[in-house]
Amino acid sequence: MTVSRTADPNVSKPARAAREPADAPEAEAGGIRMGELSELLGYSLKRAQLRVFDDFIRCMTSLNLTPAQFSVLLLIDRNPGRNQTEIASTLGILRPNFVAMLDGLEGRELCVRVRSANDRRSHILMLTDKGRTILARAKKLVATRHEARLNEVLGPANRAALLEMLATLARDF
Amino acid sequence: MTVSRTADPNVSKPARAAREPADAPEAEAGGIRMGELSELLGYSLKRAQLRVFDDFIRCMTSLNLTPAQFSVLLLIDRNPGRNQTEIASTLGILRPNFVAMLDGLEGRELCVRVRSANDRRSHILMLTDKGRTILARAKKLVATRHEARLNEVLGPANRAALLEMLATLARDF
DNA sequence: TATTGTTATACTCTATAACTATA
DNA sequence: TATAGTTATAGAGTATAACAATA
Repeated sequence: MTVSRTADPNVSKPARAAREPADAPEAEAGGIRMGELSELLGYSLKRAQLRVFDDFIRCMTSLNLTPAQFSVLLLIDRNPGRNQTEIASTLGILRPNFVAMLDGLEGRELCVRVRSANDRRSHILMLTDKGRTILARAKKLVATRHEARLNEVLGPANRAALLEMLATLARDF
Repeated sequence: MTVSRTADPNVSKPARAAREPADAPEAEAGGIRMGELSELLGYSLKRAQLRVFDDFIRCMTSLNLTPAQFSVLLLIDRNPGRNQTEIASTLGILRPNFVAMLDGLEGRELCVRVRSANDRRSHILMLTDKGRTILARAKKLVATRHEARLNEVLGPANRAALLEMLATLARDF
């Protein structure tokens, strides 16, 4: 295998990127240069998403709800009378994968599947009283712990601007 | 199982959220109300991240590089002489999972593992000539297709603001 | 023939324990 | 004893094909 580069950093270091002036040293993490990675939107997007989800899960430990479960409960509550296909596809969940997810929520008695009278193939989804109670508590935790902390770190104006740009990406990109 | 809510949307619809004035109708997706999901940063973060990664992969089809593989090649190139643990941990990849990833890159002759002379336990990572060629082409594709399109959709100023907020979240949140 | 929910299955990511060879 | 790379493994998440019931 051909390896023309030597192990000497001074010999093998690539030329500094044009957009990195000499007085603005390149971003590092633990002494390792991040290179163009600091400018790659997808990379920061992924890292930020993992952090935010971790915090969400931490805020929800008492209720034991994942982000996906929370979004499903929210959508069922807001859209009574919808079936599995409609709720799943809205969230980008494939129908086969939605089955186990609903089994879990129904097993915890947070929601129920009811055969539709109109179309006996489909299952109408609705929250149980317990499901509505949990959802209400979850919303409160999200607002007072999770989103409140995001507001602290970003500031309200930045938070709103960020949300709109992310929505733009999800919609138009 | 107790289900107090009826199937009638008018009866069971929850009160409109306080922050949604009557003249700003709630966001919908295919006729389904998104509820508080439109205001949940983590949700938009995830959807945006999936879109951006999909586009990245599409732009890279000719080189067959995933975002993770691209970031590994970039970091190896920028940090000659580093071992697997250092590169992997910088990217948030667990050492056991980094093995198969490197097997793939080394199998394609894009990089090599070399036993360190100082510490014969560790493998120094470096790109091959082929690896450097592929990386250069990948960078060009990312800049001219992927990031260029992000710039179109967001505008340069917004793109920069978004990147900084995401970096803030990844760092301080 | 088409659609809903479902099963089976597979592939990727991620996470942990434990082994080996070195230190 | 501690660390680097590795193996094995298990769990999520995601993807497709195909089946039964129903339209």
